[in-house]
Amino acid sequence: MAATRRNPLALAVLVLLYEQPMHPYQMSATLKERRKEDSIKINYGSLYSVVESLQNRGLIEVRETVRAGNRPERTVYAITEAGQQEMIDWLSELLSKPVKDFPQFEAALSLMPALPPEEATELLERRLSTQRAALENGQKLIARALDGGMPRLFAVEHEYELAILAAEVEFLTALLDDMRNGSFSGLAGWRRIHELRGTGLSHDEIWAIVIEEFKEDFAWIDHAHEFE
Amino acid sequence: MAATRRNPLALAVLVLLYEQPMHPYQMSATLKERRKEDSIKINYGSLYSVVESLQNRGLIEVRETVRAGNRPERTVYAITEAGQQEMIDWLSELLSKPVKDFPQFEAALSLMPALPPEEATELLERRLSTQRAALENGQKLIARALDGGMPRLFAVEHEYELAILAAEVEFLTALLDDMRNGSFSGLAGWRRIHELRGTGLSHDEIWAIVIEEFKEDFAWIDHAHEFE
DNA sequence: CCCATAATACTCGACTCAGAGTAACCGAGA
DNA sequence: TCTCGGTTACTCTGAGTCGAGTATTATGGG
Repeated sequence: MAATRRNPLALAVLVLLYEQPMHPYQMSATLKERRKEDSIKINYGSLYSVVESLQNRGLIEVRETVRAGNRPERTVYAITEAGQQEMIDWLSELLSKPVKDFPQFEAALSLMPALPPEEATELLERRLSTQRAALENGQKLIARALDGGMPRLFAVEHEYELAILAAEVEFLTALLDDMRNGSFSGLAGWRRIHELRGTGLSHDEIWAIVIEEFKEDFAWIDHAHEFE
Repeated sequence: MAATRRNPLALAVLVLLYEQPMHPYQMSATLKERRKEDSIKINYGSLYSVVESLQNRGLIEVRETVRAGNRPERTVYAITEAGQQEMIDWLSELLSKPVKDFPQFEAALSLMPALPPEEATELLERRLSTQRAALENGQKLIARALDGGMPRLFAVEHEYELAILAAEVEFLTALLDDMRNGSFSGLAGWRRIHELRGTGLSHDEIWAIVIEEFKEDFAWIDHAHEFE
């Protein structure tokens, strides 16, 4: 059952059909209307395959098919008993059990040493100013919506997004401070590696030099396995 | 070129080959050794298809094929000029331009109203205690590693992860406070909806009742489009 | 020296998903 | 009346991904 709990769009479909039966196009319209695209990755081309797969798994079933004029048929689906259970289980799991999401930026940070430090710093600075603006803008929007009477119940996912964004802004600010004023350990060796790349030396030779020159920072490499 | 900048594993491969030529299995070993699995989603079954696709796109090329004993052949790959450029461009983009990652928990929050408020609260409480423990543990581990001489250069992705985690813990703490002491707007209507579900009323009837009973919170629904 | 286990080095098939494409209908303006 | 863009409601295809499976060779305890 839990085999294919991959695409959250499937969960969204279950939730919609838990409210009332509807046809795929209405799902897509409802999701748009409720701004779910902001918080759930939705590809409207995938919707029909997702619906089909839910049907194959017995979680939803065809209620009726309607034809209006010469338009394509609309197939109305309803959730089954098994589907209700699956929706409750899946949603409960997502709320209570953290899963690792692998944000792309985390991957980028972990590969950052492949760029020279000056360029990396500049790139991160660009990101910081974008994110600062996004944060201010988001805070303004949500404040206005709540003032306008929207219950927090329908804004909680946006509050979460902003909390994470604020944390990233703080993180970047602190990181860039340290990189600028040189208190970021490993920085000198990092710069040296990229200098030496220009000389045509091999990877092993470069490392030998850098470990020798920056013992205090890079000697650690030799017993890195201790932290495994 | 940017057509297939989907899988960060491909970027990791480019970065590894930017350092030195190697064969896929060595990539997988190196990635494991450097703990990249913590920050990059890696499926070692995908590695070979990813390598093949990079080759098809001319970003990497076969350097040699070696056979040691009766083992399967090892195909050693090297990065091309185009591959170096692509690696630099891609990594620069990831560092400087924010992309929306759609964390599963955000999707779950946006679908949370489908569960009754008491259950949702309890599930979030479970999550909070798990995340609190993870945060403490992670902070301990990173402090120990830095004390042990690891340069921050190699820990920056973990620092980021912890910053995000800390923000989530703060967010959840505040949210649960508000949900517990009733200051979370929409809460009463939310509870009522789930009460009424038991009575067999239709979705529309339930909404009519709830909007009537909780005007101050739910009248907003009628002019929700103003915020679109 | 034997056997269980781990490590090495991939292969394969089923599924999923993104994104473009299709085709009918509808209303408004020229 | 013609047509042109927008909406409705899907369909199709190829590329990509998952994750289990396979086959061989070291390794180390008894």
